[in-house]
Amino acid sequence: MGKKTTIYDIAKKLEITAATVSRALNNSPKISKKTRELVLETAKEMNYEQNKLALALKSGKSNNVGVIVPRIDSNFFASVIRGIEEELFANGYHVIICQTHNDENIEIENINTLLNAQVDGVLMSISNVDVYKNKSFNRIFKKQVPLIFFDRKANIEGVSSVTINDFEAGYKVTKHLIEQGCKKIAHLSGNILLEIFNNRFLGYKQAIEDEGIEFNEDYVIRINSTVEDGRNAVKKLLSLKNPPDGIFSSSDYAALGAIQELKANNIKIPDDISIVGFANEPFTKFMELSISTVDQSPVEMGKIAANVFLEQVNNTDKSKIEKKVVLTPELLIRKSSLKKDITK
Amino acid sequence: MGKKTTIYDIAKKLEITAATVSRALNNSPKISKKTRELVLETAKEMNYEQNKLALALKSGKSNNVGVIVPRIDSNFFASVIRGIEEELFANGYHVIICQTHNDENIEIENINTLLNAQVDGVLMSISNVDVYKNKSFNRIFKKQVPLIFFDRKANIEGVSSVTINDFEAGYKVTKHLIEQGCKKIAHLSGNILLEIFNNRFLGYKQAIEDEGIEFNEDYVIRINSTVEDGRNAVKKLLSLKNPPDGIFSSSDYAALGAIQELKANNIKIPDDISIVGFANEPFTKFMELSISTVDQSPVEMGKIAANVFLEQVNNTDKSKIEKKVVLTPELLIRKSSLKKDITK
DNA sequence: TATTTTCGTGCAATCGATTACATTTTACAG
DNA sequence: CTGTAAAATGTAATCGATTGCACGAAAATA
Repeated sequence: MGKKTTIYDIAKKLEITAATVSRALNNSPKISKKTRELVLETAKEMNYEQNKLALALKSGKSNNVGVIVPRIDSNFFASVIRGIEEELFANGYHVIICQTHNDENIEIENINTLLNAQVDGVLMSISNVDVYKNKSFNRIFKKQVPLIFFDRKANIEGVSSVTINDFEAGYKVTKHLIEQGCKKIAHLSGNILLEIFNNRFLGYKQAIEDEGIEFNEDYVIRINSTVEDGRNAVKKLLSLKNPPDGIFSSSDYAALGAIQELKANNIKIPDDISIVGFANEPFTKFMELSISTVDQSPVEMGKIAANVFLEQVNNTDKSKIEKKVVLTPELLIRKSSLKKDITK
Repeated sequence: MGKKTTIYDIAKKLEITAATVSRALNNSPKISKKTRELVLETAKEMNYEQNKLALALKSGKSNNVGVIVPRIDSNFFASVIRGIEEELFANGYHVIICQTHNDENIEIENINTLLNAQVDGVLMSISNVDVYKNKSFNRIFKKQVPLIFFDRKANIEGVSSVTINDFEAGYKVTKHLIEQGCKKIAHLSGNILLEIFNNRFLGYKQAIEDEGIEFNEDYVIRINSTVEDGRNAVKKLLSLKNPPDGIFSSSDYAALGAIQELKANNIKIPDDISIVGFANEPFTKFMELSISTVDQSPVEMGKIAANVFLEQVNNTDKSKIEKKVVLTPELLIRKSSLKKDITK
């Protein structure tokens, strides 16, 4: 590294003190116009750049914010991060990204590393509902570092979160399928220990019950968000005595797998079986048989999460801010669930 | 923030010096076993955590690496970042992400901010070939911060880069189309000022010339990587007296748009017109009419870029390391370009 | 026992910027 | 021309960890 000029270098050159230089650079009103201008000029000449590390050490603020997500290369999380990054960058913060790969241990490790790096806040989407019970998790609270959950949250008192209304989403999707004439609706669910999946499931259940349809345990299949699991789920469903005529998948990838398997069995979509996915991954729109899905406005979610953080970090009162922002999901009806000849 | 324990706290408690504590914690051989164990024990008791900021200030190393990309919410860049992140995290580095949105000014701003934050290195995919001519860009060199380009590079002496062989990719794709019987091959090109797009174009040109096909300027259309531009390009191509029978798009999104437009015109793919995209975006695989494309192994690219950085940063000699890694692209032949009844 | 090594610690400077408090300089009234 | 308040600048501690040098004590050697 080349040697950088410090305020001391400027001070020496001008035969004044570093303190004066610092004040001049920070527009302190205690400095005479003459000195201020001289300092600013010299600083420019000497290519002075403030060392943020020194500042961070002194102030205890790193201006870095940690973001923890299961993985970055999914459109949803990448978009959320994009929103976060855009909002925070504009406010002088940097975003440090960590991936958990849904591994609880890595998640804990990530938290530790971020805290050691003196981040000013942590924005995260948890991998596992029990993570917050971990001892290390408590370091966040002990250090009083602002913590904000987005999407996959744990329900902790005093912790803000930004989510979508997954219950409503599940309800809407199911209602839509019923309106399309489906009477036997299956649900591909995720890890029910995570609120998001549980709420989607509860919304689904509520909707069918509201419509007087009996809940059938066999129609609910727990899967991971993969194409493979979607295919397997359909295999199971088709082997039932009474297979479903509609599928609500809580994952676009699984919905895709489901569609592949249905086609392989010559089942017509949406006529024989209608299907709706979740997350509005780009491919759902582009397919020939476009997939109905739920949009979670991830970029907006990221921006809001960022703003909740900013609010909290700028809050000088002792008062604790707890915000639970719930976004409204948007059902995108596409070919996979829209029957043309429906006569209502 | 809660108050953190420092080495001074430990020192006071044990009635020794901070220096000794520091040495004990760092396993200095100069410290007696007794003291070392006592310190380590007490540190654990008092929940001591090293303040990385102080360390960074002292050592001049932040252990942060900046990554600059046009945008994060594209599968390619997200995957590269994933690779970078995984590799660097394992080596104690954090990744700070910046997006340029292909805006040169933002790019310059990003560089400045990262340098101010004292990053130990910058890994970037440039938005514009001329960026490096900017004055601010020189700060990187002045500070002697390791710089590594990936994918979209500028050709600067002494700067390492990790790219794929875009020429070869263009050549392979075009050759493949010719083998499928195409004789009039169009090319949807990107910003030719960027090496990657220029090289793909050159590969394309070389291939058709090697096969004795005459180069036709009308078949080359400059576009942005959007579905919209893909559609418009096809409109233009179809309006030619002699429309093409094959299309090599340097973007998957444009290829998608092209396909949509072709279908709207009842043109059969791949029989009437074969088409190949670029980047292996997830949707290309999932579509009913899967799109042939070129895989750039982005995760690997990220990992390699990270390793080149590590090599450079750990290089204590004065010797300058300049590495130009070129990965081999993989042509993925799918339905959009594979004619079934081909009789070679 | 005297002398030399070796070992373990302490002292104090350093990284770069900020800031409460002290001191000096300036300005202005009397 | 002097006294005093106001303005401008200096002094020095602080943030937390590292490290070259020095010093004292114990161990090894003569």
